[in-house]
Amino acid sequence: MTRPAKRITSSDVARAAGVSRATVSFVLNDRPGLSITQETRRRVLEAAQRLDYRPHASARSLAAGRSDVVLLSIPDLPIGAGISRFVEELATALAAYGLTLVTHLAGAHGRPLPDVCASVDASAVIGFDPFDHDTIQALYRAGARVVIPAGADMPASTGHIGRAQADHLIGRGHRRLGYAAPGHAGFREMARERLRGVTDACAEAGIDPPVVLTTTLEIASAAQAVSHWAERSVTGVCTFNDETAIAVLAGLHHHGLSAPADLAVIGADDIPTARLTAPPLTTVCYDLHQAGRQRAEAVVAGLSGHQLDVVALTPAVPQVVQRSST
Amino acid sequence: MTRPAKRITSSDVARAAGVSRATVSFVLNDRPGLSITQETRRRVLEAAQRLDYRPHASARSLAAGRSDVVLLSIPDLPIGAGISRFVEELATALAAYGLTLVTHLAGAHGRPLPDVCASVDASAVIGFDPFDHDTIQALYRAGARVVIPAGADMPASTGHIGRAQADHLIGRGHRRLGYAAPGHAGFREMARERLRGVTDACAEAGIDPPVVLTTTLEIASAAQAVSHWAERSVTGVCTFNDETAIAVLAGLHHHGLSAPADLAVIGADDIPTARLTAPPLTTVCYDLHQAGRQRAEAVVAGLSGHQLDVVALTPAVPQVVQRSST
DNA sequence: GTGAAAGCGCTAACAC
DNA sequence: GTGTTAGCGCTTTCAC
Repeated sequence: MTRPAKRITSSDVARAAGVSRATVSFVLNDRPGLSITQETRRRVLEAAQRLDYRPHASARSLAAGRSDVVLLSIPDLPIGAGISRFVEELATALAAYGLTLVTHLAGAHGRPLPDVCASVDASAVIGFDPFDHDTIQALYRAGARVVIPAGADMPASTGHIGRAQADHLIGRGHRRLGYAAPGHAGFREMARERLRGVTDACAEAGIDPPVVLTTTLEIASAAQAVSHWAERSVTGVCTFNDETAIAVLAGLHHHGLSAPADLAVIGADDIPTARLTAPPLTTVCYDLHQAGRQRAEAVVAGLSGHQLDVVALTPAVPQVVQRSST
Repeated sequence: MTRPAKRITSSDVARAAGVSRATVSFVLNDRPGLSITQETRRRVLEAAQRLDYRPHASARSLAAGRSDVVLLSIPDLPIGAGISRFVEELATALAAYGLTLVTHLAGAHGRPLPDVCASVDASAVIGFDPFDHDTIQALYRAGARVVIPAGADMPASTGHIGRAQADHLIGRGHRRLGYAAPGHAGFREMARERLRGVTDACAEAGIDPPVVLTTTLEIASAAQAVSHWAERSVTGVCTFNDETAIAVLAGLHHHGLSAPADLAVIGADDIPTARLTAPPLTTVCYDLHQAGRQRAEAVVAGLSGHQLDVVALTPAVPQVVQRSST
């Protein structure tokens, strides 16, 4: 379970290959502009391989002035497959540039992101959630060179989701909407963004802003919200995410009511169990695949000095998955 | 989005506090055995605070010979509440020792764990899943000082879960059980372990082994499984996890049947939406909280040289949460 | 009690 | 083309 340290250094490789440490560094980093004999290169590579040499990451980044670590911040989300796809795409795209992705799963009591950033000496930090201004500043101070908060291309945390939800409901004739905000504090920021989308859509459609109610993942809480909406003659509700939608559905059942007849409900994220509810949940999904790839490129561009505006990222359009709850 | 680098070094702090860099290092690291004037200490702390000084992680670990980064490997799982709790507990417990946790979300095409370990210069690697022998060796070679694969204390990936499920059903009089295996390939290993638990329990109770059927998260798939079980006169089924259980519940509804009257179903993991199904899902939960804490201590012990056998970890007992589906 | 100095393993000018 | 050398920012032994 534990093992004594005994590192193989670049000197070992240099010695084994009969060259200097600088040469080893050059061939291993594929330094452009330098021409190294095929023979020398081969010898170095062979020696490194044989010795199972791994450059010491800390020494490397200390000397180079930047690490090849990219940190992804994931809020305390239950989104399964969607996030996985994103992470996977991001990780592979970054790997192609020699960058390594690690993630920080935010918890209620976890240490602050900037601390983590500093501890791993990350050169870039990507947010699955939008960062507030202070966090961004703190990240830069913590040593990050590039910080990419969830942006316009990442519908998961923007108003696009809410917009799509509201537009769907409005398109089906609903004039009085409700919004089910999550009880979990970690979602606050993301929920604000999503809610903003539905509020905007309502304004544009010329109807009242949504009746916002907080709903925890418990039947009692959801049932109460359902009553409230009924009193305010709300006919359709957008929920923060699918889990919240499932709670609302349960709240409906609790009153002997059901969707969409008594209340239309539309979720967000298209989690795997969304299609298993009664009735199957209408929701909105989005392609995180592309967002992952774009972020990787933005990071690389930012790291190499080519300023790349986050606004340049192509927004991905969320799609409504029409099932039977609306 | 990008920012020029301008680090504050320990020299800056030393200058500001009117002491030497060594002194700064001593007070900031609370070096035991050294007695430093209260006044000096205060001045250093104040200066560090005022300058928002952050020790450079890479330089620190290069000099100290070890980083304070701990890497957690998470297989391609839906990141549910269970894992979050574990991660959170682990992260806070480690933080108390000055260690920082980052996680590696394994994807089908992600880079190998040892590479990531080397890139972040992690001193310890913890697995949410069991590591195979080669991986463990590779991790040590990649610079890890402590490697802790998922063990007996971590019920999430052991037979304890399945055992608890089966015992519950058997205890309620069921003599013919079914098992709903997950469709997702990433769960294969974990599912095998869990299934083993129910098989063992059946053997001990002297009843037939469970009728194992694979169920994807789609109504059609689950409905088909339900028919099969009915044909084989199965009266109770243990599912790989709660999501699969939800699918089975949906399959039941599809046939106009319901739990527990027509088929008792018990899930696993106690995800948030488990209490929102109709009927609320009986499931088994386990305390990952404790597992997190234990791992943190094992890491610290390992790092400080006190060999601590992984077998010494106290197994956590999974608990059945009785709701109405059984 | 505090400071001076020697590296940790690597990269990147610069000289050969 | 390849080797020499000077740090990167920090810890830590050893004098003061």
